[in-house]
Amino acid sequence: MEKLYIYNTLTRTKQEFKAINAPFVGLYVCGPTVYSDVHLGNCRTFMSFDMIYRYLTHIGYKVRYVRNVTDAGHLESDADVGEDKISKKAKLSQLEPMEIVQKYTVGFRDVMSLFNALPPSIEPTATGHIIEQQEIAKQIIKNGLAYESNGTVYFDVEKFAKDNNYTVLTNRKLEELLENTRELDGQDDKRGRLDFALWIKAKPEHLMKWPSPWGVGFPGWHIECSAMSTKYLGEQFDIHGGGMDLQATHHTNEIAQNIAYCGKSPANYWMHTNMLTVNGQKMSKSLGNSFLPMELFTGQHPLLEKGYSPMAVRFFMMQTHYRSTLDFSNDALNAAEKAYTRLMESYKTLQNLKPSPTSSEKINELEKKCYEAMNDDFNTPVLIAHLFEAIRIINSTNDNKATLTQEDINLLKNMYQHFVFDVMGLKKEEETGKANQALAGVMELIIDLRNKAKANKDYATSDAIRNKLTEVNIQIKDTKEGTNWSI
RNA sequence: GGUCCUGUGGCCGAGCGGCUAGGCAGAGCUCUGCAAAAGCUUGUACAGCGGUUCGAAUCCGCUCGGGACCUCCA
Repeated sequence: MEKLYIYNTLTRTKQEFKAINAPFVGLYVCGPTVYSDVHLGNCRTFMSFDMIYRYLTHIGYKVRYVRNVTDAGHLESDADVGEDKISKKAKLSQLEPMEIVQKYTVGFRDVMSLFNALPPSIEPTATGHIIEQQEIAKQIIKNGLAYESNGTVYFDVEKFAKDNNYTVLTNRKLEELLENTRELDGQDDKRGRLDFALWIKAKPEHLMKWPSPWGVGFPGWHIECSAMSTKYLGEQFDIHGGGMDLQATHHTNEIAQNIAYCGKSPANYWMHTNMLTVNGQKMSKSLGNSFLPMELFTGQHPLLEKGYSPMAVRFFMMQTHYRSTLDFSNDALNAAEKAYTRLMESYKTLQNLKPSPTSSEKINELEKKCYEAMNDDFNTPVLIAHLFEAIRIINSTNDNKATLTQEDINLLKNMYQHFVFDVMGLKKEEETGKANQALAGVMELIIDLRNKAKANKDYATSDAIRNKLTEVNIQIKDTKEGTNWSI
């Protein structure tokens, strides 16, 4: 297996990836909180990890990919005040909390499927692991690093920080954190201002609540990931991922919980994906600048000129490295859409390429470069640059300006299969179905009639056919090899 | 205020000490009854000022922009 380098947030360097128990790899990614529609920024993170999952699998690892669904316990504020997001939405919509959860979980899966993201190996829910979360909280209390106060269980950050590096992920100083954390009302139960809740006492009106050794309540947000990653991947696993906005609080607390629970830091490699921005600002629900995937597909959004296909959007995201911010704009999306189309057109050309006895191009070197790009912290933009070199070669060969042996043609086909389809998860957006087959037959007939008119130099008829087709958004292209059409 | 990231050609976006990134747009050419499309070729760049170095977009310092986190967020 080739050497793969991964940027590790724990060390802030690129490190060679070494699996704990190769060829098996444990990968945990923080999934969505299902209280409303996922927006495009959320999707970016999951598409990045989908690509990472696909590449690890492609190079031979057996990956167990766990991505949770947060369906309880996520409060409006990390300071452990305010309402549970899902309960709040349920009250507003006059629905059961689990109806909200179901609706947005299904919506999330549908969207990810449109983006051709593979389903994770396990998608555990927070509500399905209440017992496990309580067990971890109990053990942390037993280990002296959490305390119960008036029905709520808090993690004692300052005590933990005496013997452990609480801020490994952010490299911040604890004193500075203490100075900069706001004092909030209703927090009298806490001993330290950085302490966070493992279990929260439920008010009578709270909808989602469970019995516990500390009374009726619900789990804190951070502890669900500790519980589920430990349950399915063990106390120590290979990669933990999530968006960069989770790094400072959620992941920091998760590591602290795991160490307090079993003395072990959960993951060897922490990977963080960067944000999708709109006009330079982070796309987020609270800023009100988020795009829903469906708005993007249909073009039904004030900032959009038109709709874009899921694959064009996926390509758009793959053109940027996962650790860079990606700015969202019509121009950028348009550019990506055209590039994606060219990539797919070239694949068609590749299928009909005529082999030569010798090759003028070095395809195996190009393939090697593609692997080098991916092994360098999953550098998909560089991979794409190499693929466009392949496109140039394919088109030149088709124009008889370059030659390829059958072996090289096969190698190119493999490269497409491996990098474009398997790793980046792009696919051809083919029109299938009876109606489209019928249309193809009709178009064949029309083109045949028009070509007869052209052969008779009856350009009036041929142009009339072309103009009429253009009116119904069918475009005619006359090429050397014959006439093509596209919608 | 603190911590950290970032500033690349008209636009998007790689590179992070010496070698063409790539895409889109623009220009030229090829194909063609015309058109469109497509293909090929191609120009323009590293925020500013200092420093280190034989050599800097790439390292260091300062200045000026932009952003993230410290409050819910992928």
